[in-house]
Order: sequence, then C-alpha cells, then structure tokens
Amino acid sequence: MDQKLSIGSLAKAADVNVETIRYYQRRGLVDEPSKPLGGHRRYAAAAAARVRFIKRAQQLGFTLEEIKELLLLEDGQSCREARMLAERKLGLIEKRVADLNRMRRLLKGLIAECGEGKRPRSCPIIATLSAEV
Amino acid sequence: MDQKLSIGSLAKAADVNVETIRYYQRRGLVDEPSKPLGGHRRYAAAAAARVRFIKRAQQLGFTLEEIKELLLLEDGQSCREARMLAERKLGLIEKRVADLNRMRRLLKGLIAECGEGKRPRSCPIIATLSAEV
DNA sequence: ATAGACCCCGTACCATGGTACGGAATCAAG
DNA sequence: CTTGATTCCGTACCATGGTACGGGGTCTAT
Repeated sequence: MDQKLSIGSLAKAADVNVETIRYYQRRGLVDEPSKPLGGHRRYAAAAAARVRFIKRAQQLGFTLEEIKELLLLEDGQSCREARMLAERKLGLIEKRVADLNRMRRLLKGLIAECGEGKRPRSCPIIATLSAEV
Repeated sequence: MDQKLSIGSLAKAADVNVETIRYYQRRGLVDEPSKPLGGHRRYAAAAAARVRFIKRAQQLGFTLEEIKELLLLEDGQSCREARMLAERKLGLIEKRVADLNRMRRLLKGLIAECGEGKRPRSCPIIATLSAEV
C-alpha cells in the first residue's frame, strides 16, 4: 500500500493525460510532491483516486473551481466549514436532479406521443421547458 | 400573437445578450430571419422560447451541438429519427441523474457524519466516488 | 555504460461558448 | 427632420479546460 507512482503511471492509473495531471497541479487541485534534487517526482497511489474523483465530478457538471472546493472536504481542517460546503453542493445537486427529471419526463412524453404516431406538427417540448424556468 | 421582435427585445425577452443571439444564429441554433432590404430583422415571439430552451438545456449539461440535435425534435421532419434522438438523450439524462443521486447520497452521508462530530480524519468520499466508476 | 523511455518545464496552441468593439446604416420619438 | 438609440457586420478578444511541443535531464534494463 501507498506505493509511489511516477507521473506517467499516475496518469495511466487515473486514465488521463500526463499533461492533465500537470494542469491540475498548476490549478491547485492535485498537489505536486517535492522533487528529490533533480530527480523525478513520485505520487502516492491515493492521488489516482483524487484525479478520478475530479473527472467524475466534472462529468456531473462541476467546474474545476467547484471541485477544488469539494476537495477541501477531503483535505478539510474545519468540520463546520466542510459541512457548510457539503450542504451548499447538496442543494446544487438536488436542483440539478430535479431539472434533469423534468427534462426526462418531457422526453418520455415526446417519445410516447411519437410512438403512437400522433405527434402533433410541433411538439410541446420547447414551449413547456422554456415556460418552466 | 406572433408579434415580431427586434433582436434587442428578443434578447431581453430571453434574458441573454444580443451577441448571444447572433452567436446562436451563426451556430445554427436559431435561424436568422431574412432582412427586409437594408432594414432590421424581426423575430417571432417563439424565438424567445427557443433561446430560453437553449439556456436551460445548457444548465443541464448539454453542449450547443447536443442542443442543436434536441431542437431537431421541434423542427423535426422524420418522427422516427426524432424518436431515436429523444431516446438517446433520455438514456444520457438517466445516467446523469443516477450519477448525481450517487453523489447526493455521498454528500448526505458526509454531512451526517460531520454533524455527529465523528468525522474520521479522512472522509471516505473520494475513495468511494473514484471506486464507483 | 549506453539506448530508449520517461520526466521536467516553459510556452504555444486548441475548442467551446461566448463578449466586446467600432464604423456605417436605420429606426423611432419629439 | 433631427437626434439618440438600435441594428448590422466583421473581427478581435476573453475564460475554461485542457493538449502539444521541444530541448533538455534522468532512469532503467541489458
């Protein structure tokens, strides 16, 4: 456990480009281990989990800035702060889920109509969605 | 009904920048009414709904290219095609919802732990999320 | 001890989704 | 019919999230 990785194997383990790791370091999402006097840096295996977390969170629509904050939960010093942050993100996620569910229902309706061959000339999807802001 | 709008009032109605309308036109998401011989273009009120739809879909994580496809449902000629498209998007949305729900449960757990003051030194969120790919 | 693979670091470039600018034409209100 | 606001159009610029490049140094296996 805790075996050290080169940046290349880290990238492979996390399934991203080496440059992406370096970019995350620059952005402060992954920290850069100190370099052993002119040698190559070594990363803890945990870093791969962190990078995969970043990619997943991105797919869920979080920006790197937001993810940086989420990562404070892991690194977190103050439990109170972490909790507030988590609650904020939770609210955001719940809103997003509700929105997606609304769109899901609309698409399902559209598909059903279409299946019955009784789709009206102009489907109601746009009107509905744009109204439901 | 069907009153015509200037690009400025369209932008106001859809709550976006005028330049954004023009950008969507260039991208082919909103079509550009023909200009009356050296005059100013007029937009149908329905265009505002379309633009609001675009903004909403974006918030849900769709790219402009994907939204362009979604809009074919409205403009759609072939019902069969539209249906296939809708089903594809539906699958996408359902996956996204499932992911968000997973993250939601994790955050809730984290918040609960934190509330009890028994948060472990390193919270399990990253390990869990990165494993659950 | 040497070839080939890998790492370091800075800098340049890319796509997406806009926003800003500026000069000329047009429109709308008084 | 003038004046101020809008529109038009092309082009330039911006932020985000990377990716590519290139000349070095280092590492590893034979």
